[in-house]
Amino acid sequence: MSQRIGEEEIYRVLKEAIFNAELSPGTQLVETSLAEAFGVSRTPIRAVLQRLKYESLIKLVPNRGAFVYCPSPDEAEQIFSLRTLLEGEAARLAAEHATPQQLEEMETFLHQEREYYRQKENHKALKAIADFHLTLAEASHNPFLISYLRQLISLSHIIFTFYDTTDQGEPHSMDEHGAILEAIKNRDGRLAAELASSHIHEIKGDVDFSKAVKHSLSIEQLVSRYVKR
Amino acid sequence: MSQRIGEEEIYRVLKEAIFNAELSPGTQLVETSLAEAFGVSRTPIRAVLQRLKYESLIKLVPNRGAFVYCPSPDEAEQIFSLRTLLEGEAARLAAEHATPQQLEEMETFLHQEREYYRQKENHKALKAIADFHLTLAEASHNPFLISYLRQLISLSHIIFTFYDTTDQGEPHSMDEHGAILEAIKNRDGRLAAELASSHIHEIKGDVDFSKAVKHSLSIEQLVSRYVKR
DNA sequence: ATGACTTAAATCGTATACAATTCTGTATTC
DNA sequence: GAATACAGAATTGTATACGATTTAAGTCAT
Repeated sequence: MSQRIGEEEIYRVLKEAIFNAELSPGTQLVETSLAEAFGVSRTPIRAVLQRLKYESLIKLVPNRGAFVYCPSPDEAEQIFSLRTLLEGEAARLAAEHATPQQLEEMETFLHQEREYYRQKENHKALKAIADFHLTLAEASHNPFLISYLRQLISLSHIIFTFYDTTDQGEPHSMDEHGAILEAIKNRDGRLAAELASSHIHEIKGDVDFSKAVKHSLSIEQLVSRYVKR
Repeated sequence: MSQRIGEEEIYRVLKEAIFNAELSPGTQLVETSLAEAFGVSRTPIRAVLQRLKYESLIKLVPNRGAFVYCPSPDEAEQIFSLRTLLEGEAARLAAEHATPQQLEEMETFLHQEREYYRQKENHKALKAIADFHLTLAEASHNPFLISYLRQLISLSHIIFTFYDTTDQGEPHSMDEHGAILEAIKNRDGRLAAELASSHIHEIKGDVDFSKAVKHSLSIEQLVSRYVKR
């Protein structure tokens, strides 16, 4: 018999779905439907939706509903700008405070990335990259920096799948990740910060914000398309 | 007759109370008590508590309850470190994007700060300073940077009242605020960033993290104090 | 045909009742 | 006397019912 699902689990599942674009940007999330789907009441669903709202993974419109986050080119630009700044700082701190376990984890994700790219499993490679950057953030041991970067990395991942970049298979990213990890291992904070910062700046250049795929339009966009006639 | 209070209002009141240390760090917030006090059910209270949790103004322990945020010296140090970084960036962007209205607001808060210090109303002066920095953040026009700085500024304010600094009446802060505003008005991003960054760094030095007042210790702190004998 | 008004459906917002969990004080046992 | 087990109280977690708001459709008069 199926065990009753908890709030934490619901959060995890929903977040994962948004992360992997199984719920494409703009999709409406109806409380009653989700409640039925998970076999719970609306109460825990509402709690989860609020949480997702705070992480900007959904947009919550009063008396209207919840909609999956739909990044605009402007926001994407701002997200990567901030990441450039914060990830540099995280790398600097990581060089000081990273534990052996964290270094090992980053190494593992680096290998995963290499392997998945070799197998042309670009989507899985993207996930490994996100995990690499997340561990790097955690290695800073600054809980606020970690939570901010966690949000920015999540949104970046959505942007990557939204403005689909999986085809162009960035060859430089692996080397850059390796160099960053190397600098951290050598406890060279200055270099690590420099590399990490410019790495994100590179990535930003790879995304073509004009070409969005899997486009489920937002309410506002739909309205503005039809209102002018 | 008293109008029924809304979720937004509850949030505002509670946040203000924590902000002004009317609810001192560590205090437990019981849902039923709050519900009675505000004359609503527990449902909107729970929503507000989640929101406060997300902003780190309270700590939410499952099946236990909500407790007002209690900053440790370590966290305080990390908060100011991040602010040093983010507020520099915000100043740089503000120099590019600040609207005339925002410049005017900052000017107003600067005058308020001066006036309140002259009247020895140190607590109100602190509030004016927070408002100044908040407007500076908003002038960056990067929504993520704004939300991060809003959190850090709130927590800084709590830290200021917790590690009470109102007596030493920082004389340099007003001049520095003025210089920052001047640089932004002259659209000199580089200088504004430099000034803002070092300003926060200065502030950090003013706080004596060893002398906490109104101290309700956390369980962990109590244990570690007695366990080593 | 077009515009304003009415009505109905869908959805979120709130209140209340009940279940599950955690803590506390007390009794019982060794 | 100390440790354990248990019962009660307090608190949070969840489910359900009802109310408020918004959206959209449909009707009618112009």
